[in-house]
Formats: sequence, C-alpha cells, structure tokens
Amino acid sequence: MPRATINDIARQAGVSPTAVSFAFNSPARLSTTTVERILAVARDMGYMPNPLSRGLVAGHVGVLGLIVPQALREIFANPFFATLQQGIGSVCDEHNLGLLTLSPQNNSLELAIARAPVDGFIIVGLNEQHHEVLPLRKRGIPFVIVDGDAEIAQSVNSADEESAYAAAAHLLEQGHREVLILAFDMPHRHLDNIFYGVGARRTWGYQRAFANYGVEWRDSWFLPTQGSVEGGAQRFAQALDEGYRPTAILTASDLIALGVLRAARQRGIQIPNDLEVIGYDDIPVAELVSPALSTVRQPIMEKGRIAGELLVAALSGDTGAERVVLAAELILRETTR
Amino acid sequence: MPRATINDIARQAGVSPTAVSFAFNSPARLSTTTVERILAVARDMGYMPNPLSRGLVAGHVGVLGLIVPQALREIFANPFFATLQQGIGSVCDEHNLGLLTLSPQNNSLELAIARAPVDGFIIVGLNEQHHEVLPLRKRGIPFVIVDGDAEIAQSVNSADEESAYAAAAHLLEQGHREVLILAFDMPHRHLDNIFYGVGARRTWGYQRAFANYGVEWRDSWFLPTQGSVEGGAQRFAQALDEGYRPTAILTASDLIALGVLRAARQRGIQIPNDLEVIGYDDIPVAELVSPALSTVRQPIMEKGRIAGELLVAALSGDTGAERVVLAAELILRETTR
DNA sequence: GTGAAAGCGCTAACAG
DNA sequence: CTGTTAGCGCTTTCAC
Repeated sequence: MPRATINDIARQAGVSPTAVSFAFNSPARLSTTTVERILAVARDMGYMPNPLSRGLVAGHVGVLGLIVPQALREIFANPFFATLQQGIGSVCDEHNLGLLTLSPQNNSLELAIARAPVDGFIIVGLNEQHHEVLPLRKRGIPFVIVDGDAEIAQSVNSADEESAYAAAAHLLEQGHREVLILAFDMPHRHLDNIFYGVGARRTWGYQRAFANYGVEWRDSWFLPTQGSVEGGAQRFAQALDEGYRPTAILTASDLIALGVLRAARQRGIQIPNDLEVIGYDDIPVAELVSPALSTVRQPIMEKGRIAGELLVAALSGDTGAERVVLAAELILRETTR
Repeated sequence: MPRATINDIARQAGVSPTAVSFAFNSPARLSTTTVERILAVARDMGYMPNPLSRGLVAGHVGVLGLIVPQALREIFANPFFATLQQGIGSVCDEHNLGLLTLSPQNNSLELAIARAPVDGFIIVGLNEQHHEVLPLRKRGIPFVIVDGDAEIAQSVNSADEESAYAAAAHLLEQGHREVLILAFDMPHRHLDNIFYGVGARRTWGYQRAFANYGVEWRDSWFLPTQGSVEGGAQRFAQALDEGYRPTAILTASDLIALGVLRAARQRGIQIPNDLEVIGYDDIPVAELVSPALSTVRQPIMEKGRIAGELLVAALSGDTGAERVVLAAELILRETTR
C-alpha cells in the first residue's frame, strides 16, 4: 500500500490539506480540537509529512554531505575519518542535522554529488579546481574543502608543509640518509590533483628538509602507497624485496605506519633500532600500539568541527571565504630513538 | 543567486523543460545535436537536476538511513559503529547508495526519522515496539532492526544470551564469586526497552550462568555504565570508592572494559592477577592494547552487511521477514588468566 | 524528434 | 479559525 499523503489525512479528518499542514507546522493557527483530531487521524493512518516534498518547498533538508573520493567501506575503516566525523558530528548534533556520507557512484564523485539530498557539502582530499568539484562552484551550493586547495571556497587544512619538514628534519638530524617515504596513493581517476593538495604540500616539506640537510632527494625512494594497514605492510614488504634498505621511514598516515610495523615484525626488523618510523595523523591507536608510534599530530576532530561550523554558517547566508590552517606537531614516541 | 532550474536551461537552450529532462535521463529520445546543445547550456549555467524534486517524482533518493539513539559525536567515537558502518557501507558501495547517519533531534528520534530524506532505515539498539519506531511500521517505509527485538520487521542480532552465559560461566568456573557487571546504560528517554533487547538478553545469560553455578545474583553488582572508555573508567573507579572489591568484571562493551583497564592501572591493580576482565564486541583495538583484552567476539561487520542487504532487498520489494541471529564466541586473551 | 500538461506531496500567501 | 490557490523542480504519459 502506498504511503498516506496529506490529502488522505485531510479527507479522513474532513479538513483541507492546509489544515493538516498547519497541524504539524504551526498548530497555534488551528483550534486545539481540530489539531487533535487531525493528529489523531494522522497517527492512525501512520502519516508523516514526506521529507522530500517538505525539503523541496522549504529549500533545505537538514543534512550535511560528506564527500570522500574513496569507497564507504574504506572510509569507515579509517580512524582519520572517524575522528573527522566526530568533529562534524558535534556540529550536526548542535544544529539537529544529519550527516550523509558519500563516495563515488559508478566511479564518479560528480554523480554522487548530483544525487545527494543535502544542504551543503564538506569535501575531503580534493581541490576546489578538481573537475568533479567544479560543478558545485557554478551551482549555488555551499561547500567547504578539507585537506585540499581552495582559492574561492572555504577550506580547512593543517600545516602540512611545515610538519612534514619537521618530521623529515628530525630523521635527517639523527644522521639518517636512507629515508624511505611511503606517500599517499591517489586513484587514477583523481589524478588531476596529484601535484597539489595535502600530498604535494607534504612532499614539498620533505624536499625542503632534504635540501636543508644537503641530502640528495631520490624520486625512487618516494613510493605511493595505499592508505591502509594492509597497504603499508604490502608496500614496505615489497620495497624490501626490491632491495630497499631504509634506516628510517616517513609515512603519509598512521595506518600505513602501522602496516610497516607489522611487516617489520614479521621480518624480524627491530624498531626503532634497525628502523625508525614516523607516521602522520596521531589517530587514537597510535599511542596504544607497542611500540607506541611516533607521529605528526594534526587536530583532526578540530578540523571536522571547524569545517562543520563554516558550512553551517554558509548555509545561513554567511558568505565569508575563510581558509583555516591548523597547527600540527611532531610527537616522538617509541618508534624513534 | 538562486540555483538554475530546468526551466532556465530550457529557455536558454530554446527548448522545452521536457527536452532538458530527456537530455539528462533518456538522451536517446532526442537528436544528438539537441542533447549536446542542452548539456552545453546546462554545464555553462552550472545546472544539475535538483535531487529532491527528482526523488519526489521517482519515489526514491538513493540513501539508506542509519538510526542510533546516541549523539552523532558518540556514534563516530565508537569503533562498534565504525565497524557496523563498514558492513553497511560495503552494501552501499555495491548499490551506489549513500549512508545517512542520524541521531535524536531535540531529544526525539522520531523527529529525526520523520525528517530523513532516505529510502529505508537501519535502526540500531531499539526494539520494533519502541514508541519512536512504531510510526515507521504504519508508514510504508522499510526498515531493519539491528540489536533489538522484532516480531514483524526484519532484524539482525547476535547470540547475546548464549555468549553472555559463556563469558560469565568462564569466570564462575575459575572460582570467581565477586563478579561485577558493568552493563549498558540506557538514556531515560529510551527507557521503555530496558527489559528487552541486547541488554536484557545478556543479563539473562549472566543470570543463567550464576544460577547454574549456584552463585547468588545481586542486583547491586549490576551497574549501568555509560558506553565509553571514560564511562567505564569512571564507573569502575566509583565502584571501588564505594567499597566494591570484585575479583572479576564483565562489561557490556570493549570500550567500557578499556576504561576499567585504565582505571585499574591508575590504582595499581594488576590485571589479570588481581582482577580478570572480559569485554564484549572484539573491536580492533581489543587485541592491540596491552594486556590484550579478553572479550566476546561478535561479527559486527557481518551484522552491518546483512542488515544492509536485507534493507536493499526490502527496497526492491522483497518483503521477507528474516530474523537473523549470528554466532558470538568467547576470546580469551591476556586480561583473563 | 519535441512539447503541453498533469502531478509527485507539501507549504504559504491570501482570502474569507 | 479555516480553505483556496499557486507553486517548489522535476518526470512522464500523451499528443503533435
């Protein structure tokens, strides 16, 4: 049976559809008895106003969209996103909003964006100029970029270049010269931003450190790695098999670093004695594992909270174009000496 | 500036709105040149069909709703939900759906449900008869219950009674008689199901074990606890302050158990020598912490996947009423002797 | 190959 | 205090 509509209720209660609408939205405008009668009928017939129709008329639906160029399955497996979502979620909680998490549909983020019943977007890991993001700019929908470059839109980033520099500098300072870098791996379909954004900024930081310490930069020691524990473990094992003999490793995320730790253990490599490892993010498990992971801490939750707040502000017409950059700091634990 | 509508595009391209619609949805019905012209204009003006209007007409929006009676902030901080969402997410990935996570709005889940632009719901931790869920049954919207009782709706649960029995029995078998239970704490507004659902089933399991081993059941040793590390730590510390001297503890979740571990360490209590602890869930960190947590493993991801699949099936008219119960098993690690 | 018109379910002027 | 009416933006028969 099809859902009851406002007209069904109106007919059943012997009133006009308007009256039913009022009963739900501005009960004060109806007599108490009418409201009660209408609500009773509605409850009886299991009626609820259709959120789509309502949203269509109202011009908003009370949902924020979170867009990430990865499968949902991967997003929810990643503590970085869990923490980011906590930040965004805290804003949603305050404003009675829902959070819709979206990933590419049929390999197209643009498609996912086009179909999303939301009031605005938070986009992670893509630049404003990205071809799948561009349409949003022309369309009037508010969005904020997290971990990506933006010149017009609002954005929230952390100090990637500086913190990457600090991590690399620390290792070089200790005398390391065989430093392997397990960097982010961008899927081909998103390749147009490989030279920008978070990955690029961190790379610049690494390169600046190498230059500063007079150490030769070798592209062959810069390996794109899938951003998971599994990915880190595999990439590191493969590197060993290929003959790499690093004395230190920098990774694009803690998840990757955790994979390195695991693979190292399996191969009998002592950490930090044989190999020093520095991760990135400082996700909660970083300090729980043993040895505890040295890493770069970025304020992920804060990132989410700020992104959420900027978006909510934009939704209510506040059209500033803030570009927030949060500080990040090197945390030395037990995977460095 | 307001967003461009289908009419704007039609006017600009010198065609009817119908033609524009066709250009997007059934390009075959238009001449190639017309389609191109329309699409060009659309791209130019940054036009995208409004998902709400489209959903209103089509009768679906491509979004699954996940309803949990907790704040979003808490949901995303909880590895149980992260894993559950991985399961649901894998189904969404396959079917090109988005996942909308919702929590109570103005303290009302019903309100959140009413406003959600989704095709169906997955409801966690509430029974079918719950007053905030009941309206869904009358309304024609498909939903599946996870971790809750259902007689009419579909549901996915794990073997709570049996696994709780196993955990308690293990401790009693070892000779423990001072067993503290840190159970789920249900917010007042959801009190109407405190005697049902997951919490109740586990309690029955505990009680059956106590009876079986001839150990007296004391309600005062059954303490509702907020389901977080913090909650577990506080509740345990408080219990100690109140004079409880347990030799073993059963907790409703690993998060709570982690809190117990932390508080125990602060007070110099040796685990497992002074105190044995068994958690519940087997979230990923459970085996990473030290000492590694003994716990009851339930297949959380599988739970999510099955719930997602049941819902997707229901969406396409498959109106079975499955009640799935997954196995759970006791995993003994280092917090038990 | 293209357009007119009706309607999805709801809200909000505007009358009465 | 209540109802009439006109859309919100889109899709979709059904004609032309």
